[in-house]
Amino acid sequence: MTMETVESQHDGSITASLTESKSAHVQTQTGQNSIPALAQVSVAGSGTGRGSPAVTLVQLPSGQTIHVQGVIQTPQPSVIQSPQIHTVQVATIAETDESAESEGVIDSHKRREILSRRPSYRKILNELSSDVPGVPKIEEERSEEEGTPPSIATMAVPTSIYQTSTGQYIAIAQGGTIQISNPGSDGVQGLQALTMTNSGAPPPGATIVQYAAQSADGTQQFFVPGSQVVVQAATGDMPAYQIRAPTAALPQGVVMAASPGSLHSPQQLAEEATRKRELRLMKNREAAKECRRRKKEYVKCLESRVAVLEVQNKKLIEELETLKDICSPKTD
DNA sequence: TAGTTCGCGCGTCATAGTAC
DNA sequence: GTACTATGACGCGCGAACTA
Repeated sequence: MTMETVESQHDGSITASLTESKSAHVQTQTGQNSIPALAQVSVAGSGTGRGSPAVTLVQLPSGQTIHVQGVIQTPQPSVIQSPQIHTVQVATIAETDESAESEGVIDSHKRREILSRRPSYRKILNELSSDVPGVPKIEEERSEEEGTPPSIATMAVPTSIYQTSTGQYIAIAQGGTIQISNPGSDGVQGLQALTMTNSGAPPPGATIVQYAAQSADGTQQFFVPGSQVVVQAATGDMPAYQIRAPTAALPQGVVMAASPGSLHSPQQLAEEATRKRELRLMKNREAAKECRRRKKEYVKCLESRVAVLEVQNKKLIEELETLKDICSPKTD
């Protein structure tokens, strides 16, 4: 995986290099992991800058210090780095706050500004995956191009959005596509695209649309006469929706939402605002789920990276020990 | 067995960043 | 400039583990 080159210098220092130089700096946590406490490793501050070779001072138990130059090369923008930077920023803020408290002044706005540096898990992980082969990329949001909406965010621009009594949203797009978003469902199942079929014998003026339910319950039929009203029949496990003329008699308990194109009264405006808010909350709900999923993936990636780097670190320390035995003159 | 603690996931809000 | 997205923060509920 990595090619390591170690050279013994005349002055006793050892120069080592890795041909795969994507590794981030790792400081051995002696005693906290499985790495034996062979040596105490400290990284010289002058060598940690971007682009400059790192100089590692390895202090041996005998008190001898070995300069290891470039064992781990230039810091790369890996997944390890960004959170560290973030942590440092937070720590800096904490110190700043201490000093500020001593003065009685805390600039909360400035603190928020600095704290607001947020990592994009997808970007970071994809950067890592481009650096290190084998690390899976987080899927890009391709659903918009591929037309398979994973969430309401990819919904086609609807001409009308209706809300049912159970909180479900039905969007009728210009092409006749009907999308149903169930706030209680999860992710991909939250939005279901419908296609017009015009088959069978619909009621006069109505078009039967069907969609294949993901729960393998079969299909459901929707009557779309081009009117303003969507009716959900609350009967049993399988919901049924009807779009009727507003004047049609509605089943008891059915709640309707007005078409956005016909808002006049303040009450209708308020309903529209409520509908928009519900839609926004639903989108954000899905976004939060997705964000948490990405974050978990990111953390998993970090953990595996740490495991790899620990093994690498252990290997290097063992190699240093071997070289120390070779290089140090035998006194007896 | 009831009460407590802990970890996890979820929903919501606020807001920086981005797209249009 | 506005709408939308991504994400940190917060509070809440739930189930598992623990304890008296």
